[in-house]
This record gives sequence, structure tokens and C-alpha cells, in this order.
Amino acid sequence: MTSEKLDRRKRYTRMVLKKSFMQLLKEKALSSITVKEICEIADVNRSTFYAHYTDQYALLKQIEDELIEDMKSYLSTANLQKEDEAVHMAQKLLEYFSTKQDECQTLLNETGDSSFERKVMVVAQNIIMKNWMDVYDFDNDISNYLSTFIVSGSVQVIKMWMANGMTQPPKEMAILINDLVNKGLYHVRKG
Amino acid sequence: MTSEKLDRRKRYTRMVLKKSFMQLLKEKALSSITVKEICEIADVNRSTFYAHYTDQYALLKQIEDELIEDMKSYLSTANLQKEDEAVHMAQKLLEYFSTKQDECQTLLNETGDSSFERKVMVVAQNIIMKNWMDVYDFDNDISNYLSTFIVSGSVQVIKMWMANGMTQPPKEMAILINDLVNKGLYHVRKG
DNA sequence: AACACAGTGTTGTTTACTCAACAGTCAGTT
DNA sequence: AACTGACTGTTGAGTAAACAACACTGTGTT
Repeated sequence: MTSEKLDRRKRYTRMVLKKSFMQLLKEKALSSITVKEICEIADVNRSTFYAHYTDQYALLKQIEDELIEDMKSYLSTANLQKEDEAVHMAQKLLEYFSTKQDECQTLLNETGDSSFERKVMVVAQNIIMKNWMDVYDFDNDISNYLSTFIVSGSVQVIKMWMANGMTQPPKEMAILINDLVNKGLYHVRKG
Repeated sequence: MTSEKLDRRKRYTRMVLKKSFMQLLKEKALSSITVKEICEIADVNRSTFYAHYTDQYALLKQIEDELIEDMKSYLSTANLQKEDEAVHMAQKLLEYFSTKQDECQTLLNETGDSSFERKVMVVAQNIIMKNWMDVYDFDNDISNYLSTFIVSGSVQVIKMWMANGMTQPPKEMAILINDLVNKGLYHVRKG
């Protein structure tokens, strides 16, 4: 944890740079975004950008990582108990996406290397592994393929959900996704 | 015209201070607004405030003066021709208020010394004097009282209009105000 | 009257940002 | 192949803002 309390000016500079970058990312492809553009929108001198980040990609990485960290800490507030942990965690995750819809959607739809999507999948995968290991019964070889399959499917459903304006409430979607997963896992269920 | 192009940092600092002050002015009385509060909302060090303004009142004065200047330059774009200059100018003025409703309304409703209202009245009075002098016939003694009467009445109507959400379009209001004025001037009309 | 408390102006030092200038790379002209 | 134009990454000097500390005033409390 690098929790040194930042100077107001640093805080502000980084905030506007992120904001301006996200705005551009909504409008155009990552590869076509220049440092110069970011600085013009942010109204920050270009040399200042380089005092904080090496390039656009480093900035993107930091935005993604911070969002993932924020997501994790949001998820950790869930009190996971007994049964229904699965649905509950899924709901929490969906709730998080709905609170940060704008950012999440932009980053998930980013056409480049899909790094954010992969980061989200890691988080989701860890949740699955932690909470479902004792419910389902399979060896580790299979479990990796299976959880990947489940997570990637779920993430795509979530993307659709956001693209359609998140009509259904998080809870309903959580149940829906859980059902999809359970159907997929029907044959490997324990007991 | 002190049109030195300001350093980005100065521009930003003054912008946020003004913004934060206007926010406070919407919420509470001028006399209860402290420099400390302004700086906290603006996220600016208090010593920085004093590098730009001597106190809250100086800041308010500058906000008002800048808005008045902006208003004047907006009005000067009107091409005042022949007859109907009166209605046309009134319309321009109302258009301006509608574009800056938020600021204008806040400043006009400010319970303190009504300095903004007086500044607006001076502008309006000058317009009247310039454009109506040849239409109406009265000596200067009377004209001062009369134009003051007209302007103050008009400003109050404009305040009502804004308070009621500016339901009528500027043009309609301009005609309405013009009618009110003409009724008041009926007896001193020329020819 | 002594007290705490909150805002005021002001100061000196440190830090972050601006700005202008630079040489460098790369894609598209002509 | 030279030329243009746009973005890059870096530098150094100058300026603005942050921060922490100060003594001061006023206001209310006990």
C-alpha cells in the first residue's frame, strides 16, 4: 500500500488526466489517442504528463488497476455465508458494475488488448474458486478450464446487460447468471 | 483591458474559487460564507486565496463585474435598427439571462447589498437612454426618474420570470415588458 | 475573567507545474 | 530523396501553489 497522502496538485493533475483520457477512450480507439490530445483536454502541460506517466498505456494500466482494486474492496464488504454465496457474490459484482457503469463499460468495450476484461475475469475466477470449491467436485485440471468457461460467459452476459442499459436489477441478473452456471455445472455437481 | 494571457494554474485556481463561491452563495447568505469554506470546497489552500483576492467580497465583486462585462459584449452584438430597437434590445437582454440563468438568478437574489441588481440596472438604463431618447420627449430631470422607474420594474419582472422557470420564451417576454413600459410612457409620448 | 474555539491574514520553505525550446521519430507529400 | 507536418520525450528556468506555522481577532462558554 503506497498510501502517502498526495499533494493537492498531484491529485488534481492525475484526476483530470484520467478524466480526459476516459473521455477520449469513449470516442475513439486507444491506438489513436495521443498524449498531446489528453493534455489539451485536461488543460495540463504535456511535460507534466510525463512527470506522472511514461505514456498513454501506463495511464490506462493505472486506471484499470485502480478500478479493479476498488472493485475488490467493494466485493470484500459482502458477508459471504453458507449457501447462496454464489448468487450473493454475483449480485455484489453486478451492483458494482452498475455503480461505475460508465467507466466499466468503456474499459470493457475497449478494442485493444482487452486487458481490463482479463483483469475482471481474474477477480471473478478467484471468487468462484474460493466459494465453490467445496460445493463442486472436480480435479484441478478440469476446474481451470471450467471456471474460465463460466467466467468468460458471465462477463459477456454482463457486457450485454450494460449495453442494453441495465434494464434488469442486479439481483435478478445475478440469479439469471447463477442459473446459467448451474445448468453448465449440472453434471459435475457433488453428492 | 488587462488581457494578459494567464498561466494555466492561475486560470484554474480562480475558476474553482468562483465556482465554489457561487455554490455557497446558492446555499447560504453572503455574510455567513467564510474564506475557509470557499477554499475547502475548491480544494485550494487558503493562502492561495489571499494571493488572488483580499476577501470574499472582492471575489464577489469580480464575479459580478465579469458577468456584467460579458453581458455588455453580448448585447453589443445586437444590430439595433430603426424602430423596434426597444423590443429587440429587451429580447437580447432576456436571452442573455436565459443563457446564464443559474449565475444571474443567484446573484440577483443575493440578499446582501443587491450590488449585482444595481449593476444590471445601470446597463439597462444606458440602453434605454441611448435608444429611446429620440422616441420620447422629456427633459433630463424627468427622464432619470422615469427610466429608473421603468428599469427597476423590468428587472423585478425578469426576476419573477426566472423564478418561475422561464416558461415564456425571451421574445414573448420582451414584447410583454415593452408593452408594460409603453403603457407607462403613454402620456409622455412624442408626436 | 479565564477559557476554548474557529476563522483570519501573513510568512518562509518546499514542491509541482508551466512554458518554451530542443532534437528525435515517423507517415505522408512532392 | 528531400520536405513537411505532427507527435514525442526531455530539459532548464521561472512561477504558482501547497503546506505548516504563526500571532491575531472575535464569540461564545464556564
